[in-house]
Amino acid sequence: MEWTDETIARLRDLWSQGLSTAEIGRQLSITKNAVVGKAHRLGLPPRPSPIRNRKAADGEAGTTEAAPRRKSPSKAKVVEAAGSDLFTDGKEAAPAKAASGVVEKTAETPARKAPSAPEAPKAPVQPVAAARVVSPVQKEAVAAAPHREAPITPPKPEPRVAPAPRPAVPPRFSTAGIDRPTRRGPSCCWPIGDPGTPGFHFCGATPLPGKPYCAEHAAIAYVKIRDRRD
DNA sequence: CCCTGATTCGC
DNA sequence: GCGAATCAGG
Repeated sequence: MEWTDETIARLRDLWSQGLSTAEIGRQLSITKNAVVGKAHRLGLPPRPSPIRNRKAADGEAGTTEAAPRRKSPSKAKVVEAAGSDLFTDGKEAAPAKAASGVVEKTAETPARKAPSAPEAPKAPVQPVAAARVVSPVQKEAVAAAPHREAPITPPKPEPRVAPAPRPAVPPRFSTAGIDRPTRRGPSCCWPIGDPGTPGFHFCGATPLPGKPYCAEHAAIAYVKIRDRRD
């Protein structure tokens, strides 16, 4: 697997979106193991694992017998017999550089799930007069993208308590005429740069309807998923 | 069984 | 550094 800057960016993005490792792997056409392995090396924030924390458990208890960590899948472990304990220690300091992490959560991270979810596109702004016709270009882009994003197995619905307290008392002010470029409204969340670095930001362009990315990045994001049916 | 993510370790 | 093999919980 060639981890280009872009594939890594996509991995980070998908990972931060909460997609399962297997799902990410499918989208990147790699195995989930590759995804997990790379994610670890990148120091991406671990997600709640279904299994218990092994490290916490084996903290000590060592004492007498070394816990049979591996079952010697095939060969290997020869070292175990001979090496005894010369490398049982050495370095344990975790990188911990990921602390700054906080991958995203910048200002506004549109809660989106898998790019699959049809997700009714909420009216972005006021329907001033913006019928928001999809330009041919956009349509083309969408059509071109094979994005068969039918959720094979939705990871987790994760109920989002839509707070959106839009009670009565609508704005009496005629907000109709004004835009809010800097505030609300969907924006392309394609990551630019590395999270944690000063220059990091999201694309911010107007995304395709129902998509987290703008036309430009959606084309990149969905370009290689054409047949994940194996 | 399926799913999930984590870890180890040969390459 | 990479990822298959493996482990392990739901």
